[in-house]
Amino acid sequence: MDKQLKRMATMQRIQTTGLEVFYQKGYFNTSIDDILKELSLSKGAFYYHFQSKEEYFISIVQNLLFRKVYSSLIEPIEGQEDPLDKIVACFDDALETAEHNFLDYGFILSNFITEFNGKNPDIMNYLQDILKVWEVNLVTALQKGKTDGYVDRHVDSEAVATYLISSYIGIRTLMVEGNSKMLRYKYIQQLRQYFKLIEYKEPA
Amino acid sequence: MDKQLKRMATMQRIQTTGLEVFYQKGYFNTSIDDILKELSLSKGAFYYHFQSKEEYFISIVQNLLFRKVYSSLIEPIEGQEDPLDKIVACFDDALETAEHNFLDYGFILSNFITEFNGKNPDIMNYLQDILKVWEVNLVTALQKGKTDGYVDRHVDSEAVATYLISSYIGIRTLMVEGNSKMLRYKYIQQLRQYFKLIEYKEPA
DNA sequence: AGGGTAACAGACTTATAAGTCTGTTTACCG
DNA sequence: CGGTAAACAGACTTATAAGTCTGTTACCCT
Repeated sequence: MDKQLKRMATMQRIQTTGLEVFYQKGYFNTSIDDILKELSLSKGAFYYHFQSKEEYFISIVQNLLFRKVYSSLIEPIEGQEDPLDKIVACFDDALETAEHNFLDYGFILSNFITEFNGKNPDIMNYLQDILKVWEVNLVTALQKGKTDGYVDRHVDSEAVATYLISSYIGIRTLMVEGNSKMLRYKYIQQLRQYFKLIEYKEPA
Repeated sequence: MDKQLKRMATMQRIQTTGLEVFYQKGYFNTSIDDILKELSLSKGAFYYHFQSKEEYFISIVQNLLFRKVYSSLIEPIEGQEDPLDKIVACFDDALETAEHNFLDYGFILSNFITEFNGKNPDIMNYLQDILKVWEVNLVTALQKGKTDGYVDRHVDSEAVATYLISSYIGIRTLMVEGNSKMLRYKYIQQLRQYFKLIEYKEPA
């Protein structure tokens, strides 16, 4: 029983550093040896736990990445209050994380989607699934915002969700160049402006 | 004299297919042999014209990519008319190109930025430079829009430009999953909404 | 305690990719 | 027409990376 736990712990260790290295260097540019060096682990150990580089990566996506995206970008938006406020706060949080060079899982996700696009349909599906969950939950939050009187009933929730995700992915791509603090500020500023358009207005 | 022309023609041929293959498969996942197979050319020919894979790629970025981004995303926005209209039209054009699986150079640029981020600062600089030119010209267009009475004087042109580029990059990332037609429609729709915020309003 | 298996170490195999080098073709020029 | 150099062909070298295999250590169970 304890063995199972030990096993899981080791696998998680390998997955955690794997995600970091894959993110930093890219999947195709990262060798298993790169990761093992980081872990001070041997090939034998690795291939004892995982069948191949691909199966290993998929396990990282499903176990680590999915959970992290969920907890950092999806869960915080659920709730009873104004969804627009929550979205701004959540995005701002995520960008602050990015600004301090910590792992921003939404960005990692979009990076991998870019990297695997047209190359590995199998892996792409797993990645797209995460994106779908994100989108669906945003739509749900916006729809709920309508019934709760926070969001204008005329807005196209799906279009807004798409616009939100795309702008987020985009701003993170731009933030790699350096002055991320300014970019974050400007982005959140524009996001607030945009939300003024879709928020519920008291009928005059 | 004619030799020079021949030489340039061959180099351009190699660069053109190189850009396509690098875009499709990614830089690190593409071998020189992949490109040469596509061209039915030999290693000897390639290394006669280019010093290395890296130098070759940089030449593609500077010669091909830069020009293409300029002609497709920057030049069309210059002019005397309403910059907001032009931006919408230009973005819509570019997304239509993407929808039909033709090369969308703005997207290619952002793909490479994602791929080289943290890996090759040298190449990153060349890529970021293109992005800078794009941004600067958007800002210029918006500022001119203010003096010409198309854009509200209170808007932060730089913030808007950042927001535009980021949303464009983001929507293209999302479009890889398939239903790009719907995404494009929704995106342009939201973009128009957003522009209503920043356009010049007749003083009441 | 000791047998057995999970967990790991690391040399080895095989494939692929960047870059080199020598030889061959093509085209221009006197 | 023949010499010369540019343009190209393709075998070869070298390095790296995925995956294998055999041997070793650590830990659990009876």
